[in-house]
Amino acid sequence: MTVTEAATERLIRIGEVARGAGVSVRAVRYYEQQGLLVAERSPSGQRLYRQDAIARIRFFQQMYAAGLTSRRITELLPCWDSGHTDAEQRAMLRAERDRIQAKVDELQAALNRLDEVIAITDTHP
Amino acid sequence: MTVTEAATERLIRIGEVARGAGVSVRAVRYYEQQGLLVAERSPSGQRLYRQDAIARIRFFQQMYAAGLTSRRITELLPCWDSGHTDAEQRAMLRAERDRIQAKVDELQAALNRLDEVIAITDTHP
DNA sequence: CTAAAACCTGACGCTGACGTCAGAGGCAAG
DNA sequence: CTTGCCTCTGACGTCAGCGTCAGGTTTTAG
Repeated sequence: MTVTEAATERLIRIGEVARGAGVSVRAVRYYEQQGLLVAERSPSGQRLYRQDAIARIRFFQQMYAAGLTSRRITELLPCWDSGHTDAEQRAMLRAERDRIQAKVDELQAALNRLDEVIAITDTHP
Repeated sequence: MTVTEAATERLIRIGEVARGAGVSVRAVRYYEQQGLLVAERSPSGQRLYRQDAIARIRFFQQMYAAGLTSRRITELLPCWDSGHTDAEQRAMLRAERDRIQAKVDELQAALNRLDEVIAITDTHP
């Protein structure tokens, strides 16, 4: 890909982004409002996104699913975009990691209790 | 333990239950309101609980942590209390189990992405 | 007996990631 | 041209598990 091609990369509108990422149009606007996603604007004011916006939104969804807030994600986005962190960010990364790991353990425990009941009630129809 | 002792089991008030289970008094009242927890009443109207109420609440917390709603828990409580289930309950048990398992997988994926960044940024201080 | 601590019943508030509705403009096709 | 779909900006609604405040009764400690 040449520099010229990169400069003329095809931009897509919000509907295509939303469908591509499997979220609602409302959600995409919300991400922008939270400072997660920046969009260019067409002369008439419509949002225009680059292709990688879809991957970014998928990443947001993954972090949301892991229990991170929009605020936390904005604070940690530079770690992904620049590959560099300061001490505060490293502390946040560790804290989130530990919280998620604890959550996994909780879920596993709950899973075991459900499986016990399933096993018992399946043998006693 | 004799039958007479069982009949005169020491009942505890809501504050002791809450402290024992590590939740707020408000939370315990909420569980009753949702139909999760029944309490006797003293002549003056105060709630009186048996000791096992604490274990029940710990169980509720575990299910909440696993993403079950109060409604779902009430629907599945008979499975624990009676050890018996009908077809609908078995379907719910399986659905919840699968949902939790999927959630675990999501969290593991997020965990891996965080660990990648932690590993990279720790080697690039 | 009295003061503090604990309990009661409403009932409104909070949080976060959106859903949803209103009213208005933009854009390719027939 | 106009039909129909897409997009825009507010702004209020939702849900669930409580937090919190108000105003009053009850139990306990000294």
